[in-house]
Amino acid sequence: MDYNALAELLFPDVTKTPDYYENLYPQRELPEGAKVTRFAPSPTGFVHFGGLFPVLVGERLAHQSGGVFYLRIEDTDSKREVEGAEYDLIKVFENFGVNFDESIVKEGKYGPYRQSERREIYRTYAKELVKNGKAYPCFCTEEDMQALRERQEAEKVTPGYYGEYVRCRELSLDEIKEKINAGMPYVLRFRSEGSPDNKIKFTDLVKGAIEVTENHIDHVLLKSDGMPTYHMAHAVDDHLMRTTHVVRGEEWLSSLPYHIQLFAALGFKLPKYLHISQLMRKEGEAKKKLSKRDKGAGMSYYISEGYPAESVLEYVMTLLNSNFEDWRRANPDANLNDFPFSIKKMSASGSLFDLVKLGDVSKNVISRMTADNVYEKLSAWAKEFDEEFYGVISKDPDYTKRILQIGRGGNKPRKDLETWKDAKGYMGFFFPEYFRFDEKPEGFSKEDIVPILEEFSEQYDTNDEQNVWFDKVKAVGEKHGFCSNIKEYKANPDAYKGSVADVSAFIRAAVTGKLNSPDLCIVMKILGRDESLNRIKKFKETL
RNA sequence: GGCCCGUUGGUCAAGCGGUUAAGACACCGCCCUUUCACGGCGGAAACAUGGGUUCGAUUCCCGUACGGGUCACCA
Repeated sequence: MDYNALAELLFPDVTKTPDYYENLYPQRELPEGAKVTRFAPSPTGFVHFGGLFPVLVGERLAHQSGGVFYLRIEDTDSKREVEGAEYDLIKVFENFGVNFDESIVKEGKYGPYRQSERREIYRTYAKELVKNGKAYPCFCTEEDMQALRERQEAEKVTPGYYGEYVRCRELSLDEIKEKINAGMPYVLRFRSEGSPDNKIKFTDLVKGAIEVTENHIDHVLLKSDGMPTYHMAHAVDDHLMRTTHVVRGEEWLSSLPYHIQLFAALGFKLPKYLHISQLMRKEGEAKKKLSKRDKGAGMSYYISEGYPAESVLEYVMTLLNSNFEDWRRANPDANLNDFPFSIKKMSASGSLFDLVKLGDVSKNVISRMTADNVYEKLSAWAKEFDEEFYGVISKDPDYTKRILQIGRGGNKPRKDLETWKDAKGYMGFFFPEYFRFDEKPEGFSKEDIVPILEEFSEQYDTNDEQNVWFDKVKAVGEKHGFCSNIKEYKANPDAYKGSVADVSAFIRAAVTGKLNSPDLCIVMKILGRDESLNRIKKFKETL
């Protein structure tokens, strides 16, 4: 067989050679040890939460080493493509603070970054494979393949195009010419010389040493529309874009033998691989892959629920690197990017998604923010997802910030907010739009409550510091038969009408409309004398 | 089914031949406390299983079970 003639027959349009591209995309000039990684999603219109794993790993690996992290759109399958999905994708990741050094919106020197625009490149390398006798056209139809599969199933052998089941491998040049002239569609297959009896050892940076069976199947390289399959595109792109570390889901582990073969056939140096586990969810006793329909499977869920991007990132980091939480405890205020991310600390087994844990992480993240920062993020969220609330909190930003300042800073910050969505319930009572008397102290009569509120109102002074304020509350209570010492009260409850806790509850219910709230003295200072006393006055009328 | 990967408390996990088998979340109790939110102290809770190897296995090897992945002209 004259492979050169075959190559010309198959690819008359391809005039460039691999050398051309090798020169066009030279080795990247980067410092020693710098890693080049990429995120390579197919734009199907749904940004999966699980996608954050490889993204974060790739981003950290690259940027921590002074390397490059780029985005490549894998849109070789026009059937699955969703209009505009690629921009949504970039927007979502941008939202989470993930920035690509090179992408379809920020072209670098190694583009195009959309596979559909790299067709000529793949075909150039495909032609080269044909020239070297490592690829051949296959005219088997879908029906042929279906029949083959059924036959193999009946014979209980490994399904696939290989060995005795191969029909087009040894077609002569004339036969091929004839079929092509007849307009028969064909795919380009890889001529595998592997054997299922051979084992190859391989080291994955996450999974460690693994032993895999050599690939013996003649997989498809180029589809009948002339576009490459994932495997072909992976080899060509990651080589030409000079990727040093391929971070991808473990579902690719099984096609690794084929990739190893393909890289060798193309004369490419194999990159390092990190195959990371899938994120699971619990279903009964079983672990299941987090699927599209699951709560929290889509990235947009976290955005609309109001989880700060930092929270989600930190949570994912706790799953990715087992020592992250220790580091965070030791460096509470450090930037996430200062964490020394290590491949060695990555777990080889899959983890279960835990929304409760995310909540805890998020509470901590928010508690560490400044009031200004919280205001900024909260209002940005509200503007998009709760316009009414946005209107309320943005009317007087300083007022809102004073509320958000409560319990912030210091060693033991309050942790009231898990998501921005929680904010309305937490601080709504500060605003006339949401204030309502919806909880009242139980077990006390109007006659018990009213005199206390009246006397408290008379003595109230906005300038009182907390201890002075509270002493007054105690004094008022004492006067009306409420014990000011909780321990004493508990020891002898029948001697009193109640305790200072009850007295506080009266005031709290009047001022906030609720039985739980942050420090009342501060709340009243923020509300102001007039509003506070006015609420107390109105409260009495509701009793 | 073939091939591959995985398996430490409910969850995330440390461990890398000899440990009272860390820690975090969640849970339970106590303390602090005007409520809440914090914070402190304590508790319950684990090496899937059977064989080896070894003076000694959670750790190394093999089998089994369970879970996951993959076997497309999808990525």
